[in-house]
Parts: sequence; structure tokens; C-alpha cells
Amino acid sequence: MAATIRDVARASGVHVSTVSRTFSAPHLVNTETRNRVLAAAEDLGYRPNRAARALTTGRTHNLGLIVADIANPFFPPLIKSAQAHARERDYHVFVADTDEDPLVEEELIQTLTKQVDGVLLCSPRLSNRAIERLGADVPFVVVNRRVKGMSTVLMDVGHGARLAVAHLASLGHRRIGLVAGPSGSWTSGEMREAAAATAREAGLDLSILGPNPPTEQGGLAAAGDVVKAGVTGVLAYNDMVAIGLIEGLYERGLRVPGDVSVIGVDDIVPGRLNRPKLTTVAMPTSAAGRTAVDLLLQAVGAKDAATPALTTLETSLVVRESTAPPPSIERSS
Amino acid sequence: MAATIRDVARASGVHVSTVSRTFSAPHLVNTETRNRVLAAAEDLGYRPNRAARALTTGRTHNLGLIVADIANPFFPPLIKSAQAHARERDYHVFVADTDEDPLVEEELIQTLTKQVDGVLLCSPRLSNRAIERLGADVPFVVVNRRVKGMSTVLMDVGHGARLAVAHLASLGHRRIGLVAGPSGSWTSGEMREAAAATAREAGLDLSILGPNPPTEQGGLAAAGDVVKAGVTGVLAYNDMVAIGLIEGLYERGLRVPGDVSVIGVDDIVPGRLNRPKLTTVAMPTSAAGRTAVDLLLQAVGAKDAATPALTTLETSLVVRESTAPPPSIERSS
DNA sequence: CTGAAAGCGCTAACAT
DNA sequence: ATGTTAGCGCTTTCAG
Repeated sequence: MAATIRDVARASGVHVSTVSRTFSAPHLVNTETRNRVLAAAEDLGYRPNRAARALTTGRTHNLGLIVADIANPFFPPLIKSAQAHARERDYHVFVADTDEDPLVEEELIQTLTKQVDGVLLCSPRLSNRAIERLGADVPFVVVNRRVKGMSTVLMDVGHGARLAVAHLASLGHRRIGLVAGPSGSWTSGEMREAAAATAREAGLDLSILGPNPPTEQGGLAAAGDVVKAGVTGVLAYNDMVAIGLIEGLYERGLRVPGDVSVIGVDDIVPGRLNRPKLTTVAMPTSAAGRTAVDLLLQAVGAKDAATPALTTLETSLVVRESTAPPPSIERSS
Repeated sequence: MAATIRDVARASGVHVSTVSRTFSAPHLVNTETRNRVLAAAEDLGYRPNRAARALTTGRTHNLGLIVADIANPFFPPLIKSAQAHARERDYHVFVADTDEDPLVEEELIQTLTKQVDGVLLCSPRLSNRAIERLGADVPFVVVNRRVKGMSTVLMDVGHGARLAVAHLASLGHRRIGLVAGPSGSWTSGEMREAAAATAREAGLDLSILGPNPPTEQGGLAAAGDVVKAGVTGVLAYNDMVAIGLIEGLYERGLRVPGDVSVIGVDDIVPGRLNRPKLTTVAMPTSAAGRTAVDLLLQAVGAKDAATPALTTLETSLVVRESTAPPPSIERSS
């Protein structure tokens, strides 16, 4: 069995409470005593038991991080940064994957609740009502979705979409397409609105294509629509869709960016590695992870239910190789 | 404050110990009483506090999962499967990223130790000695590395390398290259040995190129060596290297698989999305996650230090588009 | 089958 | 500045 506070007390000839203070309020203990305690602790390899501490303090120093799908390339950077940022603040994080299943998500939140000081919900699939209800038991921060009365971290895709459409316009494209995502998606709605506004201002012809599944398959399948719509530039719901779309266009004998320009959203690793390297709206996922942890810790620190905070993070356009001026000669069909 | 066992006891008119039994040893309590307790618990939204339970039982029902880099596409599938498998067994998992830093790794293990029943070490950077020492405090399972006296999950890259070289041979390649990984890597050693043996048996000319960093950059930089060696087929240390290599060859005017065939290792998502789609040695990362959890839980269950188990998982060759017969006409240089 | 009591490792008033 | 005491939520003997 590992050393406990009692062993250290015995070894250093003081009472347990002094040992406790040495670790949780060092300034309250005489320097000399403190050193003696520290030495004994070091010697015995003593480490405070955080779970036991949590029992009295009510602070576990643990956070929960719930994502829809760990293997989706969008999430790992967020998980990484959240975890790193939390650790710097002496917090450990449970990460859990819901497999996109709201029931699993709810169950997870419930079992995790007692063990954490707060939980980060990334792109939750649960209904707003359910989230609000569960939020009564433990502080939440929601990433990538708008939930009334809940602290939120959003990434401004709308702005990114505007940049993307403007980029296409500046390249000379006049007929552009938006390969939309799932109909329920907050992101997809934002994109649609922003793209429409920018297209209108720039006098562009915009075709909304979709809804589509947010996957490579979705993009692949959308290639037909893109061809049919006769657009020369497209903004895809995300990078996976963009990659699938490029593949689909390729199969139809169309080259990117020679015949059609394609822009994705997210800036995931596969997009950087793809050929052509994908022009994309970069989502600040790492910053989102850090910000979410900050917000959460802030809520945890607050005596009573803190006022929910809303942070919107900027997106940017990363121009790589999948965009170019449109072909000067109209292609048939 | 959330409901405690005491609230439930009061509400159902029994003693706390009966409530406790209802949850941890249901068969020891009268059906009628049990139902009453369960009803009250349900009613109050009671959930046992696992941390408090851990204090008396010594079982936290938590696992630690430590990886070098969450954002490295190799790990997410492993994290996902480990976490899912653990959850099915009623275990939560802390995941932590060491950023490839042995010191962080050690610190992490130490702070996590008290809070978990066991930890999964994936491709640890710590010295064997350090791992053995830390392993005295908590059960470990090591993935992707051989540590004496420690339960281990390995993936048989050697076998995969043999399949890869044989595939190249069957396509008609006679001069092949191995773009090796970092010199210290266990995997790289295995690959080298296996490739050499297979090449010898098949009467192939094998050039070992490297060592190289295990990254896209490493592959990009190795393109020159590949050209210089005049090989027509190459097995790369991993998919990232392979992707970088293809890029590098492309820059030199060489086509894959037209001029050179390239095989990667790992089967990460970007490889599947790349063009040409990467032929690769698929690593059973999901199975590794599950197996590691099984081994760990087994060790946790064992009364005293269990005999370390070694599980080796099979790899397989996934033939996609980056391999083809060699060009019939020798290219210049 | 159920209640009583002790204790897991630690912190937090309250004394001294 | 340090010791005393009680107790966090739960399990686990031990009685009855």
C-alpha cells in the first residue's frame, strides 16, 4: 500500500493536520517543520490522495470531456489542448466518446458528474432540454453549439464562410456552390446564411447543394450535384466532405483546382496531406479547447451559478492548392 | 448538493448499510426492501459516489491512458476503442498526452496513480528502468513496446513488413528500399529485420534508407535517397512518412505508383484519403486498445502481482493504389 | 436479512 | 504554529 498522510506524520513527528497543511496551505506552517515533513514525504514517496481530498473539499480536480467521436480528426487537437491546459492547472481529464449516441451521452454525463468538477460538451447530440436539465448537477461548457443559459465556446464559421466566398469571388468565380451539411447542424445554418449574404453582395450566383452527410461519402455523392449545378467554385461543409468531393469530381474527369475550386472547413490533418492540399477555413480547435477549460474552471471557482459566458473564436482562411481561377472556357454540360 | 446514500436511507426507511448493499450486493437484501430502496434512489436521482466508494474498496474503477501525442492520427482509434471497452466494463478513463516528453510522462503517471486502478502506456518514451520502478505502484500494460516483466500488447509489424515486401516482389519489383524510422524505435528494428529476411529469400536487392524522423517531413526529405538508390518499390516506416515521400517523389517528377511503388504502415485516416490511396500495413490499433484494457483489468483483478502477459496482434496488408508493377523501362539516373 | 459501528485518507473548524 | 476533533460518502465486519 502506498504511503498515507498518517505515515508521513509519524515519520516526521507531527500531527496529520500539519502534514495536510504542508501540502494545501504551506504558508501556515513553520518553515523548519515544513521541510521536515517534505523530507519525510519525499522519503516515503508520499502523494496526496486526490479522491480522499475531494471527499472533504468537494473539489475533485477532475474534468470530463465528452466528444461525439474521438476518431473524427476534428476532435483530437481539441482534446489534446484541453487536456494539456487542464493539466497545467492541476486538473486531470476523463475523456469519453459517445459514438454520436445521445443516450450514451446522457449516461456518461450522469456517471461522470460525481467524479468531476465540470464537464466539457463538444458538439453534443443531446437535446437542449436534456442539457439544461443535466447542467443543474455540474457546471457545463458547451463547444460548437448554442445552448440557452449555458457557457459556450463557438467558432465563427460564418466569418470563415464569408472569407471563403470572397476568396472565390476574387479569383474570378461567378457561379459558386455550397455543399451543405446535415440539416440540423448549427454550423451548416451559419455557413448557409453567411455564404448567401456574401454572394449577394458580390453579385455571385449561389447554389445550395444538400443537405449531405458530413463525411467523405457525403462529398463523393455530392459531386454529381456540383457538376449539374455548373458551378466553378464550391465551399464544402467540412474538409472530409471537400476531400470526398474532390475525389468524386476526379472520377467524373474534372480536376481540382483546374476545373473546379474547392474549399473545406476545419483544417484537419488529412486536408493538409491531401493532394491538392486543401484550401480551408481553419477552425481554432486548440484555442477552443483551452478557452473551454478556462471557462469551465472559472465556473467551478464561482460560488454560485455563474453567469454563462459566450466566447466566439475567430476563424481564418488558409489558402493552399485546391483553389484557382476558374477555367476561362466554359466546359460543356 | 446531490443525493447521498443517507438521503436514500431516510427516504426508504432503512439503514444506510442496507442501501449500500442494494447497490453493491443486491442478492443480500430482501426483494421487497430492495425495490423500496431502488424506488427512493430513482426518485432522488441518487448515484453512488465512486470516489467515496474507492476510499473503502481500494478500487477507483478508473483507468489511465497515457499517449505520446493525442493529435497523432495513429492514437485516436486506440483511445476510442480503449475508452469504449473500458466503459462497457464500468470503468472511466483519464487520457493524458505527454507531448513526447519523458518527464511529463513520469509526472503524469505519478499523479494519476492514486486515482486509477491501472494505467495503459502507449508507446512510452520513458526508460525501461523508470517504467519498471513506477510499475510497482500500479498495474501497467504497455502498448507498442517491449518492457521486461510488464504486460504488453504488441502489433506484429515484422509480419506486416514481410507481407509488404512480398507484395512488392510479386508485382515484379527487384530493387526495393526501406525508409527506416528513428534509430531507437522498436518498430523500426522489427521492420528492418523482417524486410531483410524476406528480401533475401526472394532474391531482392534491399537498400536501407535512414534513419528518418517518423513524420511527413522525414518522408519528404527521404525522397532524394530513394531516387539515388534507384529502387522501384519502397516500404516506409509509417503512413506519414509514406505520404511525405510520395510528395517528395512527386516534386522530383516521379509518379506513384507509375514510377515508384510506396507502402506505408499504420493505416491512418489520411492515408485512406490521400491520392493515390495508400497501400499500407494495417495496424490493429482498435484491437490493441481493447486487448490492453482486458489485460489491465485482468491484472487489476488478480490478488497479487499477476504474471505479465504478452499479446501479439496480427497485422495485415491493405492494398490500395500506391503500388503497381515497376516501370518496364529503366528510368535514367 | 438488517442495523450498528468503525474506518478509508484527507481537510477544516476550533482550540491551544 | 500546531494539535484535536469531527466528518465527507461509502463499505464492511460484526451483531442481532
